[in-house]
Amino acid sequence: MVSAGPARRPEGYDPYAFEPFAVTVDLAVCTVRDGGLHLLLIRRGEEPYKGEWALPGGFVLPRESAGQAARRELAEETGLPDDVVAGLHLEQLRTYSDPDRDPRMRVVSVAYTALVPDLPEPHGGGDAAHAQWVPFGAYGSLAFDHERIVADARDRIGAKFEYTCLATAFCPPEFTLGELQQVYETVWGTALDRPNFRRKVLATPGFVEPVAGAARLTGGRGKPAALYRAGVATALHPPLLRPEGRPS
Amino acid sequence: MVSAGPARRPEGYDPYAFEPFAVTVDLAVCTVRDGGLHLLLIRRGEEPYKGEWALPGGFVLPRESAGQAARRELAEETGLPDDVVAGLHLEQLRTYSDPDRDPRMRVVSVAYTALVPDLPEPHGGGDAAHAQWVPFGAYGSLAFDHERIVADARDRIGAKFEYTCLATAFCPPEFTLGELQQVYETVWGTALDRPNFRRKVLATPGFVEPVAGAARLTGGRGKPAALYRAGVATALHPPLLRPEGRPS
DNA sequence: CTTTTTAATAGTCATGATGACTATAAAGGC
DNA sequence: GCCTTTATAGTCATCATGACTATTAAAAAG
Repeated sequence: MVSAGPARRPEGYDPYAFEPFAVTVDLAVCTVRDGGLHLLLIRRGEEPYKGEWALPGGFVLPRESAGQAARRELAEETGLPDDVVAGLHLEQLRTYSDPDRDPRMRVVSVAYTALVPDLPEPHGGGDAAHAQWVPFGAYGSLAFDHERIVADARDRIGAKFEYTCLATAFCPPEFTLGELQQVYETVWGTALDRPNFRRKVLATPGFVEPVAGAARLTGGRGKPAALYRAGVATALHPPLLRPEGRPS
Repeated sequence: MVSAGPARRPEGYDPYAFEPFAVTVDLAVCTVRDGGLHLLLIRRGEEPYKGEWALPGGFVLPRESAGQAARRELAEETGLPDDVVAGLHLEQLRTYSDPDRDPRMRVVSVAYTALVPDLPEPHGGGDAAHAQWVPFGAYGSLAFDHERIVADARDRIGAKFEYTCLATAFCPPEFTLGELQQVYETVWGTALDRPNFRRKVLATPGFVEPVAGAARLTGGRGKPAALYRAGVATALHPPLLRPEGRPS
């Protein structure tokens, strides 16, 4: 048995009795651009890892929750208006707490994933004007344990696509089934049969709803595709399983 | 846009520049006893919530990760030998960070779920000799936000049962298919068709493997059931979906 | 203005998994 | 032996799916 140690439950929780922990949030913000999955990254301006790519994020303030901090940081880094940020899908991913993940001090970080449609190039509202979209894999390495976070985010998103309607979060308000399929193919990295994909999506009540009479040319030529909006459903039953086995 | 505040990125991360955060782990340890889902709880010995039920847990020490802290606390609270605890399924659930979740100070807690087979009544090794199994719902309310944590744990376990082989973690080393089915029924709260359940489990390679020649009387009478061990598979494809819709 | 190209949409068909059953086998109690 | 109980074997219709082929509607090429 591990020794509990005399100081395990301090008298009255004296806040300064221990080496303090800092609590931060890290954001894995993903989008689909030009048929590829992209990640919102910043260039670090200070040591350690100065000049390297890192996930946006920052400290949780004394009077906010981690989720509030994540949404605030997202607004700051992307420069989007608050009401847009308020509507985005933000999901707590996991907490990373290795004692040595930050060489300066003990930092515990709560990671969040956000799925956004293809947005204009971000303009940081304040200190983070350097956030930009980078294609998955187009960065060499990331600062801290951020590569691990990104890998976890990717796995989670891929898995959630199987049994939720989350994919519409990557799409603009009105989209074609081809665009929705491309989102799936981009996230999963596999090709899907188009008629079968249509059948599945349309057979799931509330996944998408048609926009009456609307259509749009997809690639400039070919038959115009009907437009759809995200429906009210959130779950997919039965799930839409990836072709081969499990996560990559 | 939210104001960043002048102190958002402190000079050189001075560890004492802010009101410090405490980081704890909370454990939702579940088992199946007498056909019902049980939870490992302790009676709080101090204010706040003195005398009420709470999840076991404790502080993350300066040189350990949250996962290490969870395993250490689990060993301390259950009194199980370290090697047994090392083999148990422990999964990070979610982090709870509401600023007011603990009235004394800012405490961010990383919650873990553990699934254990029906163990002997726990004997706390040290300070927590009061941990005991309580049937789900048989406690009135729980301290802090622990009811929320338990609800999340239950949802997560139910969902994971659909697409993983996790249910065997609730079973002893050798078990009958009837016992495995009862685990599913207990966790999901629904009855399953016995022949169909058998078919599905046996048709999934690596879910269970037969123990050659072994059999056991299940309820005292009736035909003895064959014994199985947990197999090497971890995922279920296609998944074993709950009868009606989604989580409760 | 016809033909070609491209992409969306509509079907078909066989297979596999599933839900709802019925039937048989092996144990104990009487 | 007969009844009860529980495990196990098997049937059958339905539904979802993967792998296709066919048709339609547009733009671009000629």
